[in-house]
Amino acid sequence: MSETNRPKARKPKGFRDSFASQSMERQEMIATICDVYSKFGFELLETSCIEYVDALGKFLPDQDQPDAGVFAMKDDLDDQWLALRYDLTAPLARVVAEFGDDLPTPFRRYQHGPVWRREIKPSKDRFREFFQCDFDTVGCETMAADAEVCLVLSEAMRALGIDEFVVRVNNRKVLNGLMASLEITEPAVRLGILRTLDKLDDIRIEGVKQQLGPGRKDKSGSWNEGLHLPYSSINRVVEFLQCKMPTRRETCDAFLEFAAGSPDGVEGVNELKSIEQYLEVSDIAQEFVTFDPSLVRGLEYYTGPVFEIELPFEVKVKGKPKKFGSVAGGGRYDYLVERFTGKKVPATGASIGVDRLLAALSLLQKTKSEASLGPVVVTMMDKEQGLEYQKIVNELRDAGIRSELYLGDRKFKAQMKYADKRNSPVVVIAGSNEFEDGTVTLKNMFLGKALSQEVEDNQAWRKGQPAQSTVKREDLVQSVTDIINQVDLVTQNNQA
RNA sequence: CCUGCUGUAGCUCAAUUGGUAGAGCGCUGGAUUGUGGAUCCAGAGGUUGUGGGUUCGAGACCCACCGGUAGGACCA
Repeated sequence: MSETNRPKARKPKGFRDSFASQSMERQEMIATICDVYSKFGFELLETSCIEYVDALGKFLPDQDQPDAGVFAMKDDLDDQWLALRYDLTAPLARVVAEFGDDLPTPFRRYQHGPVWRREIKPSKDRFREFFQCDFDTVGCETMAADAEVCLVLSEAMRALGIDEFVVRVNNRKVLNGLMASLEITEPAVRLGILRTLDKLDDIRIEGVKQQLGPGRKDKSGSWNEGLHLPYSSINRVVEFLQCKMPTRRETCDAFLEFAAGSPDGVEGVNELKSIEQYLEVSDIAQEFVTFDPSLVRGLEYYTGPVFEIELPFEVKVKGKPKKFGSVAGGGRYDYLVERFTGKKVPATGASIGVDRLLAALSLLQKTKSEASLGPVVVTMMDKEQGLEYQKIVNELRDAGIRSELYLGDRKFKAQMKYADKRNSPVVVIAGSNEFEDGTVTLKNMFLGKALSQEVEDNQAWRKGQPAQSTVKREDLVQSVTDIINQVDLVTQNNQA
């Protein structure tokens, strides 16, 4: 291949490679979350990554652009458009529609895995492939299920060691009630108002007023044209946002004034009240679950209660404090399955964004050990004796010790560097001396590192080699085990 | 997609008003025929994002494109 034709080693924007420690961290987080889901009775489901575009729903792609927002391709087999799933809820709806007769009702499942969105502008915390942990109850009307969503989310946070979080809850019907009381029917305007509510946290009440009225300049200085609502309507929206009270009950009462004229709105408030009753018997403190008028959630398919977990602590982004924000979202969607079957199948659930949470944990410094302990490395001093080294590794592995033979082609010094890079606890050294005496030399890499801090004279530490010992060949396994146990103790103490 | 900032070695960054492209870290080798982490020495590594322009001369100035980044739109 000519030089100019060589492919460039690079990965597509918005995608990531995860090496050992990061991957393990994610796996552990997923396991912790899924344990909670399982404890609440949800069962594991795995579905295919690729779905028919029409099954995924009309929410992202449309007729003219089947690949808008999703990674789509046309299948040669049947000339149909396929796409990578963009969440785990739409595939669930398909599964329920396809296999519903054989499934228990209600159907309670959890699912974790990557989802894909063709973001226009991928960035540091906005990926085109990311991981979600979903749980849903399909086929239930009762608000007990929606209250349960709050319980599950709270418990998942606690299981992860996070005790500063808020599950925000609102109800789409309450928002509909607000729209009715404003006598706004035009979908574009309704959408504009909802978007503006959602931005409350960012743009504050002043920004909301401007956005609903003439418009506003954002932080970057660009002009955002406003909705030009009449003054009375703006006032009403502002009053609605002020419904947020110290307790959930009070918030419900405040909502009621805005919903009074609208059957939909009243129903929404009653649903929230019902959720509140379940929360009360479950001893969920006001600070952990709040009813919040400014919560909207984007997805079109939500029809009732909507949820979001917010991490309220501030992080410094380039010196500026900023709320960490949302790490999970969900809600009730009563029509997703109906799209397939024509039968109304109400469902509710939520999804935790694993990657956002990982980022949060690393900011809270709650992530586990940076680098995990590597394998024991058996160095190859003398290549003629290659089979003897293999026997050593075999013994270690038979004893259940994670170990490997150095398989590179470099000098001894480089082998030590390799072991260091692998974060190896013990290096096994054997050359002509050891083979003649029937011994092996073991080096405690962690002790060696600690001792090296104090040594100043190069000659001294090279000759001394304090962190290593020569033991009888028969004692290999026992001695290696002893050193690993020591290292384990030390690293645990350092972490604590 | 809009706006601003930015692009120099693998990484972090230097380079007076336009005047010979440098350092630290990392990497490789050596001092030490068998020892990672201390110290010293040496080496490799660049068409300064790409293309055009101004100039005797451009890493620097101008234009276009491409990439990164911050904010916004959109999305969650």
